This record gives sequence, structure tokens and C-alpha cells, in this order.
Amino acid sequence: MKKITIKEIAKKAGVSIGTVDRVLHNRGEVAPKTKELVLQIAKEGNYTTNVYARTLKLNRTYTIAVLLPNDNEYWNLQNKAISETAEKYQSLGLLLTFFTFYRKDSASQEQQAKKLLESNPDGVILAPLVESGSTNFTKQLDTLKIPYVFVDSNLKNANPLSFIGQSSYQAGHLAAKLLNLGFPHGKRTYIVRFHDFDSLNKTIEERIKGFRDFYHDNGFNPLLIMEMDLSKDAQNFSSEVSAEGPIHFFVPSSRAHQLTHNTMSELDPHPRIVGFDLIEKNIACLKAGAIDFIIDQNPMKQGELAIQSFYNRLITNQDVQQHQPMPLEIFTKENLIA
Amino acid sequence: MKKITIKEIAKKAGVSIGTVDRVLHNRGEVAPKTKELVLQIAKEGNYTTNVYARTLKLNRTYTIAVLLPNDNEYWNLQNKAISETAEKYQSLGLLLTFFTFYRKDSASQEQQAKKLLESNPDGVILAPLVESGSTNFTKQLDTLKIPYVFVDSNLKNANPLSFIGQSSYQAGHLAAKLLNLGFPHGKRTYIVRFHDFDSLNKTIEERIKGFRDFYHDNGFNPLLIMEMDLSKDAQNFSSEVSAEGPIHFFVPSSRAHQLTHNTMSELDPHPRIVGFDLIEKNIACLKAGAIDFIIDQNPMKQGELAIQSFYNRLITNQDVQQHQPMPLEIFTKENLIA
DNA sequence: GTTAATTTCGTTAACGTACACGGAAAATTT
DNA sequence: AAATTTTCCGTGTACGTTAACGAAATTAAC
Repeated sequence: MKKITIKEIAKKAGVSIGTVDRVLHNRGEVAPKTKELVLQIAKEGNYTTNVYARTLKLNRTYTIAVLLPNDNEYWNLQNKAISETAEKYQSLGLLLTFFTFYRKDSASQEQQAKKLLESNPDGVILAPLVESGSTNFTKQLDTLKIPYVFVDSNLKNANPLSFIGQSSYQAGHLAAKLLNLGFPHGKRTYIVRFHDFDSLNKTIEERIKGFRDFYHDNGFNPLLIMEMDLSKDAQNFSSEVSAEGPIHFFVPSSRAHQLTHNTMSELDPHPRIVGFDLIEKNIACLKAGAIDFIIDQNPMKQGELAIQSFYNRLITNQDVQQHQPMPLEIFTKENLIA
Repeated sequence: MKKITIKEIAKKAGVSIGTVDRVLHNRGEVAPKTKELVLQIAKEGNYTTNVYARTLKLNRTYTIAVLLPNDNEYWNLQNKAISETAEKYQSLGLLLTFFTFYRKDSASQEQQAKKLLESNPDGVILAPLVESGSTNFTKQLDTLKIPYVFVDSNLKNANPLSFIGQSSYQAGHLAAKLLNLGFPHGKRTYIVRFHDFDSLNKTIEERIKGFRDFYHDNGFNPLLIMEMDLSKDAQNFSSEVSAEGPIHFFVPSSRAHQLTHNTMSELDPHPRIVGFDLIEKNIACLKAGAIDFIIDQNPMKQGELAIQSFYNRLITNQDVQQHQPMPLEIFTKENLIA
């Protein structure tokens, strides 16, 4: 039950703590049979290195770089959560540095990535929203042997320390289920996109795929699903939709509020709407009854978990789950305040 | 940015580290003005005690006692999660001891509580399912100044270090929303109870309250809600229900599978069912399409958080959120595997 | 068989904190 | 003014680990 210490191992083996240290760290030369003896005793004594002594001796702080957008409320929330959690972990030896950018400005994005690499951090937290740029970046991290954690979105062919986020596919699937509850043959639905901004966002594509597959899996007519680009169709949107009669809306981004803001309130009967992320404007819409369901990603929690992952990896030597799934948190008008 | 150490404070103040120690710990006598000087310097230098040095010096392990039922799959899951997380935290100085019991056997329950107190733990994890017994127990913990964490269920008039769990009321509310989606005037629903076992369970009562309030808040006829006790009505259940025509079911416990197991498969059209907790039998029912929604409490995560809370409190000196809400995780046939 | 090179190992000083022990200075008593 | 108490403070050790330094033992070279 009680763990053996280096000193005790040394005594039992009849050697000095220096040699024990050499054996346990594979450093320096040590005679084969004493090495074996030491390992034997360590194993029997159930040796694990004392995290507190080790950390105290090393007495170093690790810097974690955060590369995230800060161009809307959702990302601001996440940055804030990370920054608040960072304060707690500062006294434990983790120091965070932020490299935020505007997604529209791809130059600033690359510049921040470059600055990040120059700062030579011990770890990186990022959201691989756009596949091409992200793979490029993570490859550089791989060669530099800098561990990284993904939040919000995952990336194939990368080796993150951990991915923290929802299954976007399942999120889309669930959204479809909610919208079609009570309609055994499927319900006409608009998928609302905004091509001005999120056109390359993997997360959104996966949600849409999950949504469409629900229709397919349930044998619904795929023509029931229509897409619109609200960034340009905003003009003729209202007339078009109201001519079509009762209909549902799926907004696979955090911009569901824009839908309701414009024209929806005039529609009757009230269409069922599912959107994402508990940002203020969406909360207001939920309260007003304009949006029915919001699936939240809990960016605050994700930020916390990302930092915790590095703490466990760099300091406490605990192993980190390679995938830390975030639940699909559903909010309605009724359970908003909880 | 960099924190000052005791030694540095001592040097700046022109005293020894012993004096600084006395000031910072309010122990022993120290002249008022040197005390003030030391405090001043400590504050300016942004002193916080080095967790690693402190823990290393104290070199003690804290024992956390776990008082939970283990009479069904749900509680087994939670115990297992706690026990697995415990292994990770053992090397960090947390040792867990388990006091499990069968809820039917109230004698064994009291006995375990007694044994727990005799073991004089540094903290306790428990689920205050039954109000009377729990308040009695937590009062004893209060007088002994033993901190405790609630999982699953909260307790009024207690002062836990933290409560980790869902809002049962909101869970009931959400269940009602799911069952009534598509029925603007409300849908006839049975609340299915099992008085043989869970009769005093606070959690279940709160879920039912949330469920009923949804009907009330939406102006539905309260007579749409009926209750049945499946532990005794099992016989005439089938005939009664099928005579009534299409209907929904709300099972505010983890026993939704019992409902479907018996008789439901014969009913046509398939009634909509909402239950709780991702235990194996419920998973099977979800897969088979017999249950539509399961709201899971994620007992594994709760167990993890409970231990983490004690780690933060007893060792790292971080403050612990007094309420750590668990999301209402919704599972359907489709997002089960995720 | 002596010297040099190489392998193998022990000693030691930190890291920052907690706490026991006892000594010096000041205050009080005789 | 000496003796005694009280107040105040410094010294030292230990917690378990890391890592540098150099000593001892072994082997190789001639």
C-alpha cells in the first residue's frame, strides 16, 4: 500500500541513491546485475516517483500556448474560461499565453501561429476548424515534439494529446431527431447556412451530414431537406418561406438568433428551430420562445478540461484520455436558468 | 509574475525564515512591526505557498470515505468510476475507502455509516438520497469538521464542500418537453413508479415535480397525467393501458426497461417513453427502439469530479465550486455509441 | 606491471516548506 | 543589580527527488 522511496530502494539493494536514480532514469552506466536488482526491488516495492518531490526539484513552469479565434461571443467565452482556469493553475506551474486572431483575416491567423511557434511552448491548445491550415500546423508541432490538445473540433491524421469536444455528427443527428419528433414521415426543413464566414468550418459540415443521415436512416424523402444561404438570400427569404407553409429550421452554427431576428417572428404557425451554443442572443431567443432547442458545447468546460489535460500530462504523470467527449447539452426555454 | 518564496521574504525583511513562517501561519509570538513588515513584503511579492513543497514536507495521505449503495447497476457504475479514479490519485496522496450498502437493508446502511465515522476520514463522498437519514449523518460530519461532497442528489440545510449532480427538477421538465413535442395541447402520460424500492428517493420526487410543472406552465390539463405503481399494478397494467389508446410514459427512475420488458412491445402504436440512466438494460431497449429517450446522469464523471474536488481542496488549495451542475445528457437510439 | 582509459558508483547540494529546539533580548520581578 | 520570566527570533533537519561532480573499481593498452 505504502510506496517505496528511492532511498529505501538504495538501502535494500545496498547501493547509493545515485545508482538507483540512474537505473530508474536510464541515465549513465550501471552494471547489468545491479540494474536488475534495483528494478526488481522497485517493482516489488511498487515504486512510483513522488510527483511533489519531483516537481519541487525541477522547479520549472510550463507554458501552454492557446491558439483560438476571438471574433465572436462563443470564442470569447472559451478564451475567458481558459484564462480563468489558468489563474488557478498558475500556482501549480502552468503558464498560459494567448494567441488569438480573427478568422476573416487569414494573414493574422498565420502570423499568430508563427509567433506561437517562436515562443517555443511546452504545449498548445487549439481548435482545428479548417482542415488544411490545421494539418499543416499540427505537423510542425509533431516534428517539434510539442504536445497539443484539440478543443471543439477534431482532426483526422493528427496525434493530439487529447481531443475535447462533441461528436458533431451526433449533434446533427440529434437535431434532426428533435425536429422530426411527432412527424413519422419526416418534416420539411431548411438548413440555414452563412457562407460569408463559416464556409470552411468542418464542425458545421459534420453536423449537416449527421442531420441528413438521420433522414436517410429513417427512410425520409431527402428532398424534404433544403438549404439556404442566409448571408445572401436574406432578401427573398421571407416571402419564399411563408409561401411554403409550415416548416422547420436547422441552424448548424451559433447564429440561429440571426434567423429569428429578421423575419421569423412574422411566420405563423411558429416553426420549430434548433440551433447551437448558449450565447446571449440565442438565450434571448430561447426565452422569447423564438428558438426551441439549443445544443450547447459548454466552451467553459472544454477550456477547463484542456488545461487539466496538460496538468495531468506534464506534472502529475497521470495518463490523459485521448478522447474526452463532451455531452450534447440540450437547452430549452424551461431549463435555461439551471 | 514569478512568486516570491519564504526565503526571499526573509532576506528582504532582514529576518530568518523561521520568523516568516511564524507570521504566515499565525503561530508563535512575533513583534507587531516585524509581522507587519513581513506581511507587507509577502503581499507585494504575491506570495502563495508552494503546493509541491508543502505537500512534500507534510508527506501525509488523506483518506476519503465513500458511502454509496451498490445494489444496482447504476451505483455499481459510480462506485467503479470512483475506484478507478482513486487509483490515479493514490500516488497524489488520496486514499479512498468504500462503505457500500444495500438500500433495502437499513440496518446495514446505518452500520456502514457508523463504521465510516469510526474510520475518521479526511472527507466523505455520499449521495443523500433519503432526507431524514442524510441530514442526521451530515450533521455529525459537520460537528466533526469533516468535509463532504454530495453526488447525484442535493440536500437542503447542509453545507457540503460541493454538490455534483443534475437538477432533478429540470430533468423532469425536459422529459415533459420531449414527451409533448408535437402535441400543442398536451399528451396523456403515465408516470411510472416502483414503490417497492424508491419510495423515499428525493431525486425521483423532484423529477416528477418538474414533470408536472411543465404541464402546469403550459396550461395543459393536469388530468392528462396519471400515475401507476408498477410494483403492484403489473397485472392489470396491460389491459388497462391498451384500452386507453395512444399514450406516453415517463419513468423517473432507472427502471424504464422494466416497463418495456413486460408488456409494451405489444402496444400499437408505439408509445413514447422517457427514462433515466444508461444502464445496460436501458441501452438494449434504446437500441431496440422500445425506449425513445434516456436522460443520463453520467455517474462515472460524477465520481471523477468528486475525487477531484477533494484533491483541489485538500492538496492544491484551489477553491471548489459549491455547485458543479451535471448536464442533462440525452441519449437516443442514434447517438448511443458516440 | 604500470599507466591510461573506461566503466561503475557514491556524495552532495539544492528545490520550498514545516516545525522542533533552543538561544538572545527584553521585560518583569525580587 | 541579579534573577527570573516573557517575548521574540534564528538554526537546523527533514520530506523525496534530480543532477552535477568526482572517486573508486574495473578493464585495456603497452
